[in-house]
Amino acid sequence: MEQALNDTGWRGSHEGWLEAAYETLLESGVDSVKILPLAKKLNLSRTSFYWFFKDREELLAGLIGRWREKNTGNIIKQSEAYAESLAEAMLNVFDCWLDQNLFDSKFEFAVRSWALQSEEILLEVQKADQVRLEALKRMFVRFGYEETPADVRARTTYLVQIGYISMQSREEIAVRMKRIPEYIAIYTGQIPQQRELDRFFARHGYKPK
Amino acid sequence: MEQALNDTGWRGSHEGWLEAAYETLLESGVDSVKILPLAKKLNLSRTSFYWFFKDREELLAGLIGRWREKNTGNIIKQSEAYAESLAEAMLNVFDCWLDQNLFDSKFEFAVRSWALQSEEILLEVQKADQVRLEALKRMFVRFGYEETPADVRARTTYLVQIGYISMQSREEIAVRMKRIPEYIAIYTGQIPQQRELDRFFARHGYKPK
DNA sequence: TTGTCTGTTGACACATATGTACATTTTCGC
DNA sequence: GCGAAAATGTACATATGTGTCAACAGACAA
Repeated sequence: MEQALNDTGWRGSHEGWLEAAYETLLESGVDSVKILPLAKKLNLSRTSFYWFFKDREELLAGLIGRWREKNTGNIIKQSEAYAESLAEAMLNVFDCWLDQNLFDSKFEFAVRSWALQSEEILLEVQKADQVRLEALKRMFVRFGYEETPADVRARTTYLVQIGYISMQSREEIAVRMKRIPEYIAIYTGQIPQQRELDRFFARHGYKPK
Repeated sequence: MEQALNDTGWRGSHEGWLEAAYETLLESGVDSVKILPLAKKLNLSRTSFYWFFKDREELLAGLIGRWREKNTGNIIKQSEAYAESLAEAMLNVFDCWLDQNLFDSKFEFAVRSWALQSEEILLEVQKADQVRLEALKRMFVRFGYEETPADVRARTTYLVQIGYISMQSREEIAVRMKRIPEYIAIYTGQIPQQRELDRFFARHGYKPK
């Protein structure tokens, strides 16, 4: 029978199964990441899965690895990026919330939901939260805040975003952009400069009118 | 055979199954809400479930009903409660976040995770978010904020809490209380009066030192 | 051309879930 | 005590999932 072949000349691959698992996780949660449906999606026999993975657990471990690498790293990087003012630093962090390449919010939500039914995943998530919050707190401290205020402001910044993700809303980019200056004002207590905003809008390909 | 009996003289009941389902939902998510495990938990025969519920779907519908009644109502009530200042109004809303009777955060999180795999539940959750955000926004407007700032501040308030829930952290009440004044300052832009804080602490049985 | 490595497949054994039909037991009003 | 209703349990049919095994097939190198 004629079949579409990939690089290796074969239809399946480790990456292929992982990618399918990733998509299913984002769409419908861990409990939907099952080998049989995945096989149907890939048009492969269910059992050929076991050539690439020992079992379902190994596949799920692969998903967590993917998440760990992608989401936490970039928040830290952005919070440490060069900035002349706190408002500008904050806008650097906001890059994460608007750029799929820096932070995968659907992935984030799916993993957090997963944590509900797995103590192991819960620990992973809590570790990530801690690391991210500390990075954000350091940013506020860098711009002169005391420990406690810096901590609470870091929390505000981070938790609003986690909350937003958890609303699973599908809003136009313009709607979200309109709120940005106001958010910056609340989080930092200072009004962002127009040129700072313009730079931010520009790098996200948004033209305010 | 000797058996523990309830009010009706029977071991099972509509409420009993629903309660067990509720507990399981909170602990491990919807996918774990299955009749067979529930029966084991209740020490009942699996099939006797069908005397109280048509099928599993009816049970899940019962869970959603419970959630709808409890969580959304109280946020609205608290946001409309009498207050002399915005800070005091904000503290009224904070009652929800600290009082299990006003807002069930575990339940909230479980339902939001459920929304990932059910379009129907997603719509329920989004409707609830909208209603709650509008109530909070009205609160800010009542105290003199313009539309947009009121909206963004309402979002900040609400999303931080949703984010907090989604962190599933288990913190001491004292740790959380210490952040309260700072949160009020960020959300409202004004420092809360000591007597307002004292009143708040008192009604949550917390004694700051 | 003949292995051999890489990957695919169907058959099997098993576990866990749902829902229905029907017989049985318990409780309560009379 | 007796019978109806309320509640429970047993048996069955069915679906969907997991994982193992042994047979099979394409690519490629000796």
